[in-house]
Amino acid sequence: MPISGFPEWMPPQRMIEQRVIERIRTTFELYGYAPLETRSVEPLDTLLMKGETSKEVYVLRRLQADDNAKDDDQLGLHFDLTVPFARFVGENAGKLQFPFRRYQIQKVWRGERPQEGRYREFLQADIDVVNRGELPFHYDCEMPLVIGDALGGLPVPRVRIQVNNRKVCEGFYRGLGLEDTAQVLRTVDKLDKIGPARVAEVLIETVGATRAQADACLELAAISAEDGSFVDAVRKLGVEDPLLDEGLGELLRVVETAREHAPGLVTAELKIARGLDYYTGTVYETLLEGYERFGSVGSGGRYDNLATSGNERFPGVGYSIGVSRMLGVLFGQNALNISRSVPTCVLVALPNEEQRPACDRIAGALRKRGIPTEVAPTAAKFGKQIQYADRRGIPYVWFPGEPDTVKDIRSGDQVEADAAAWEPPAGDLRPVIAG
RNA sequence: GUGGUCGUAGCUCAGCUGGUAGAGCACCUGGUUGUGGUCCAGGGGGUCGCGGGUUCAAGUCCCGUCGAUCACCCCA
Repeated sequence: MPISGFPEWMPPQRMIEQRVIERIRTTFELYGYAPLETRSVEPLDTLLMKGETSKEVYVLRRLQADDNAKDDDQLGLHFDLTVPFARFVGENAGKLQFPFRRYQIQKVWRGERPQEGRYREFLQADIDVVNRGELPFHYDCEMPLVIGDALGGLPVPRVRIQVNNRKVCEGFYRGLGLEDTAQVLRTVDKLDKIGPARVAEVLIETVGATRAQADACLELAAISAEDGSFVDAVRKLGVEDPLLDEGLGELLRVVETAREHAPGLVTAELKIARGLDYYTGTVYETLLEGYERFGSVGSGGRYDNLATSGNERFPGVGYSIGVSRMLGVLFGQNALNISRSVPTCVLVALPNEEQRPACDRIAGALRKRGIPTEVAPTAAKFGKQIQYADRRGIPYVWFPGEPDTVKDIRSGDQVEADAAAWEPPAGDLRPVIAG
């Protein structure tokens, strides 16, 4: 029986997932991020920053646990890879070279109600850069480029990265005279769901905004641009605040950098507030074109206060791809296909059991040259053996004989072949994924 | 975690106001005496998600539970 929120995919889906992971991993390494894996479990107080209880964390309990044992060292499964990483950095700061760039591709767990593309156990692919003291801002500009590169090389829909900067929002709200900027942010974030009229109402009710202040917040949220024009649009609203200026400058750098290196990838979207609460500046959100209704398939941002060691600070910026969500959504819409359901490229037909050793030798010769090969399970009629290959999408059936022949069962073409020399076309060697 | 909708064969679904299960596709066998996909004939397969209740009788009604999905919450 399935368990809600813990998906188990079939081999074709898993092959696609592995290929996606491979692409993401090689791209991360191409940019110099070093591999890291942290334990699945963290002390509860590491996971729950300063008394936070809203996070749906799975807690670990031993079957033989003593009921009256102290529970101040409770363990929980991590719900993202950034918090454990921050802990790791603080703990190993002495052994690391800064700025430290690393990637992690691991499962995370959240006890939320599952839906399509929302699971309780899912895979994240995460990059972060942290530094000791101050982290130069150009790393904020690099993040979207890496993600765009990783996902752009996959047969998935076009990726759009929406960027904002919390300093812009906070500065703007403060310049406007609104003090509870966090609450304003949370409310404005619901814009797409509840609409501008309702957002204005809520702002007036919960943070004591005036009609004019609420309208100004909505005007800010409406700003969206693929170039630096958003700066003027914000300035036109006439709000003055040093933090706002700082945020605008940063956001501009991200947008301009992306415009040069990956045109069309990044949009400044001033209504974006999403993501974990530890973000202090840049925030990113990732949408798949045509799949916007399924929400973000990746997000990240700048965190200046997450990792510490003694009185040292380790500010960082990171990005996380929700691999399971992205694939779950695409699988659900049948938007990804793979050319066969097994890795096998060649099935060696078996004329009779006596010839199995000879067939094993043929398979061995092919495998030695990197061609995925299996020998037929039984010496059934050749028609059945071809059918065995056909059902799995295996493109070639090898017939031992004098001489050996190999048949492309898609075209029916059958030619003489030597197991020590024959090569399939490069496109047939591994299963092909199409979007 | 809260609320709504849904759950019949591997898949897509039918089953009227309750009368103890069906189709198409898929699968297996044979026609086809060892090179598939077509065609023809035959065949196997379902504790109607699971558990309880109402009833002479439940796939059909009620409750619970599990799963899927949607909204909220949260977020990948």
